[in-house]
Amino acid sequence: MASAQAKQALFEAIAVMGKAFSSPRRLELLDLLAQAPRSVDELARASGQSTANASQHLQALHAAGLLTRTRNGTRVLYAFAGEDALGLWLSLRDASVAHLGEVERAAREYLGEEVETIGREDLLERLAKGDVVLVDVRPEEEFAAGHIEGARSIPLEELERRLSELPPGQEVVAYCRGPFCAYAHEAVRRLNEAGHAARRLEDGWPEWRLAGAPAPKHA
Amino acid sequence: MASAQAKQALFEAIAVMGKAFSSPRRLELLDLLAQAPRSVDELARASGQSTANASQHLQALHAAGLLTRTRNGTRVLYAFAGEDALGLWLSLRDASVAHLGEVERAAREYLGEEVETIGREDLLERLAKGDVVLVDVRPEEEFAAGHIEGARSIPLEELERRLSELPPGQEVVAYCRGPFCAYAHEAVRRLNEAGHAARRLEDGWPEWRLAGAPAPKHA
DNA sequence: CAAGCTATCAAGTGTTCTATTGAATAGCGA
DNA sequence: TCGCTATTCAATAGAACACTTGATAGCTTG
Repeated sequence: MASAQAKQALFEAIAVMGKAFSSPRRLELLDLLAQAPRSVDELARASGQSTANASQHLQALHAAGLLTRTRNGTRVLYAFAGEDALGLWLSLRDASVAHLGEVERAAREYLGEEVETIGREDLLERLAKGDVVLVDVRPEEEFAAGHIEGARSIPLEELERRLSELPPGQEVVAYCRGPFCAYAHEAVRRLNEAGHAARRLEDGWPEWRLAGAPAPKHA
Repeated sequence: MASAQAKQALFEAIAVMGKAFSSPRRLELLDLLAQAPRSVDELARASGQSTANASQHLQALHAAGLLTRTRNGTRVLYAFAGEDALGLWLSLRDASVAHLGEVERAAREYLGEEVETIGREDLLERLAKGDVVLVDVRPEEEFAAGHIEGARSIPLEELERRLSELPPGQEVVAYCRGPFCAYAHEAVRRLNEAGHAARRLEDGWPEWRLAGAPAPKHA
């Protein structure tokens, strides 16, 4: 068959995208980019790798069609290439949780003690009723790049200092980058210590956005 | 941070699944398994690789949680581990088409001249009206493992011999493994040569099944 | 229980991938 | 234009991977 070769070429082409997901370093970059577009060295710093290395990985992700690349003056911004690309990353991540015990184990190890959660639907209801405060505990730039409607930004670092901003009687819901981000876990633990009733949203901003970014109906 | 290490472990665990998609050989195996469960050496033969090699890849896919493994007497059957795993493969494939020109180019090269297509919705309507014949041109075992309701099985190899089974006046719709499977393309070309009006369904059985395997309403 | 088939294992080899280093380039502002 | 910063390129060493070959283990059948 002459076509055996052509078929092989086809699978090789598809595997280019597969390879993009095969390195932990690249996945970490994707995870950060799911929040907001960023420059090479922000990404390098946030993921704890050298700039040159991050640059190489980002180029690989770009070549695989997962990221767009735009020059902004002296820096280069990378961003997810579309909702389908973002969705693919989230699906891969979710599937790995569902099928690989090791992922769950590693997640527990990283996230520490589990805290109470609240689902998307429930949160929307409670927001509509107005009896919870929704707090985005990610760094401020990520909040600025997009957030759940009705949330207020209190980065985890500033949480203790700004506890007084939270009405004492009300329950607090914290959210962050996603189910594997430690910020919301930590925020809830600290809020509990400070005597607040608190839960974390079971996933984060990218999942919310991809679900169509539902907004609470105002009463 | 002590947790930097834990975070790294988490991404490494997720990357196990990513790595599964990083080899063209493995993707070819997945593509075959999307049709029906199979034994190691059927897969090896169908994908043109040695049994030992196929076995290794299948074990890797199994370790990544994408496949289940069941022993059946002297042979071992591998199958997709669930709808989410299958869906992930299809999403990856589709995303690669959407974002990588090279995939489209390779597909055209492999599939040959494009033929007229019909979408899922349109096909359902036509089936309900009863004015098309739907033909599954995959090998018979794959038809047996699952097919679109209302289709009849005529493997591509037998098409010429069995042309008389097709009512002369009616349009024929052929489908096969998916958008990148050459069978339906080839079938339509041959049917056209034989004087039949024919189109191919724009995707194949796995996509149909994953879409909930809609069935035509009988009049 | 021996023969035969299927699948896996183990070891070896050539290739590809990853991270590092240091140098080169591109844009910006003085 | 010069110097500064951000990014990329190029070369390299080490690790991981893919495919081959030959041996081994599990089941079935005679």
